[in-house]
Amino acid sequence: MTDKKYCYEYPHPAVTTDIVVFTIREGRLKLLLIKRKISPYKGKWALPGGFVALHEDISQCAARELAEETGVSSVFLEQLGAYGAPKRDPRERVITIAYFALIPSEKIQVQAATDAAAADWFAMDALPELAFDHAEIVEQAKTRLLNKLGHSTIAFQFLADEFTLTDLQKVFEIIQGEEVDKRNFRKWALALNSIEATGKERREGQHRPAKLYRLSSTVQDID
Amino acid sequence: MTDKKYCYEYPHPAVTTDIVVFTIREGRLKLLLIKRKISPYKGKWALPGGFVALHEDISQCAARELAEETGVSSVFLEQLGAYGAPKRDPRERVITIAYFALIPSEKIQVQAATDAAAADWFAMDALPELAFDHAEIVEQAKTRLLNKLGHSTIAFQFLADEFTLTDLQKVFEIIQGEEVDKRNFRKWALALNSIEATGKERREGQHRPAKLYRLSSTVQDID
DNA sequence: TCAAAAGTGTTTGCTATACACCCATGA
DNA sequence: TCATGGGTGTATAGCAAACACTTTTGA
Repeated sequence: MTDKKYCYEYPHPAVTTDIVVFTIREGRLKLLLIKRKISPYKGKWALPGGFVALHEDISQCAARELAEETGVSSVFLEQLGAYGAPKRDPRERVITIAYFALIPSEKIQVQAATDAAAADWFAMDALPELAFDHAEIVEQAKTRLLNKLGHSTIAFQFLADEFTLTDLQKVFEIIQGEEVDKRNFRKWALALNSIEATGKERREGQHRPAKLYRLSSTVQDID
Repeated sequence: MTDKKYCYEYPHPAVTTDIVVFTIREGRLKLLLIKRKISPYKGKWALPGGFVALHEDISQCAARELAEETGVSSVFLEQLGAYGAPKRDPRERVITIAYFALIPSEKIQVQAATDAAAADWFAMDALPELAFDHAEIVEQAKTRLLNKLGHSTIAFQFLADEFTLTDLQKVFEIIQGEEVDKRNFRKWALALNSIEATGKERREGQHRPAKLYRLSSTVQDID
């Protein structure tokens, strides 16, 4: 073991960030996981994350880790909370600040990161066993996502800059796990005053083309 | 300076908890503050809190600090979030996990704590200048309180075990800063299915006695 | 002309709001 | 008997949910 050169008068815990990264792929809500290459939990799947550097803000740390793992930046990133049970990491006291991130399906060539084979997307209803207390963190992230879905504009974070109303509806249906009425949904979405038609259309397949929408510039999220 | 005997291979930040303690006194929403006796911000008012001990959970730490400062335990305590800007404490890197606590007006002989003169209650609309980034933390706690007020049962946390509907209504009016309609409020409160009449009454003053209510046993909060 | 998804209104029930008077008590 | 806060109901408007057919396109 190398020498321990960072010394303090009182004991200090280690601090990490872990990021719950959601996206929608293949019509399912998916979670990004990393295969651990070292002990503890070697070989198990875990949330991407890492130690907070002394000079960086914790949200910067989360953004940096996310960029390193997925290659994407400037995505939706929100703090979920701090997890600090004394024995959650068997090595030493580690407190983690969990974040949750939403990224659009298309933005991700992902796994691009440093080590390819070690990262993968898992459907939320088919998660492997997770390291540490990550299952609990993921559970709370899922709850938060569901709660915010109908009361904010986070659903748009899963979509490209331009999208159809059907695209948006599918995001809701996938996350909520149930179908919604097309007419009511469209009324609701337009009544939000958060999206506007671009004037363009998307043609695909032998049917009527769909109008494209974008987020209005003046959209802000709610706590 | 004493010798620094806790050493690590990589730099570790210090971790504290800070608690935003709200109560209602004198018909106003009040916040508990502690006068700092040491640098930095010596003499300034700050949130109660302290360093996380290595063996305790962070929520235990918050509960412990709260008990030390106010003498109360088993009160509503919820995590608010982590604050970790690199320079928020000029001494060293300190990441704080903020909590918010609600305590009933009567429960507090407070200031009972270790050092009496150094703690005091301040009305939320007349706060002194605060140390560190505590003003920001308080602001977000206030927002959270307002948001949860109508969608959960936290308002009850400000009341004694037995209370009248007028007591409850006053809590809402004080926090929201505006009067509400008595009939609508009572309909709403009873429709919650969270409170039940005790059968007892409170007599005070020359008017009809008020029915006393208590929280039903099966009440749970919403995220 | 057919298949496939886009697009569009009305009815109904529920929830939120506005609003004013009688009741029980102690002095 | 009077002053004080406790307690109660109804009418209206806005929002959420149920529900089915026409339109446009490409093959």
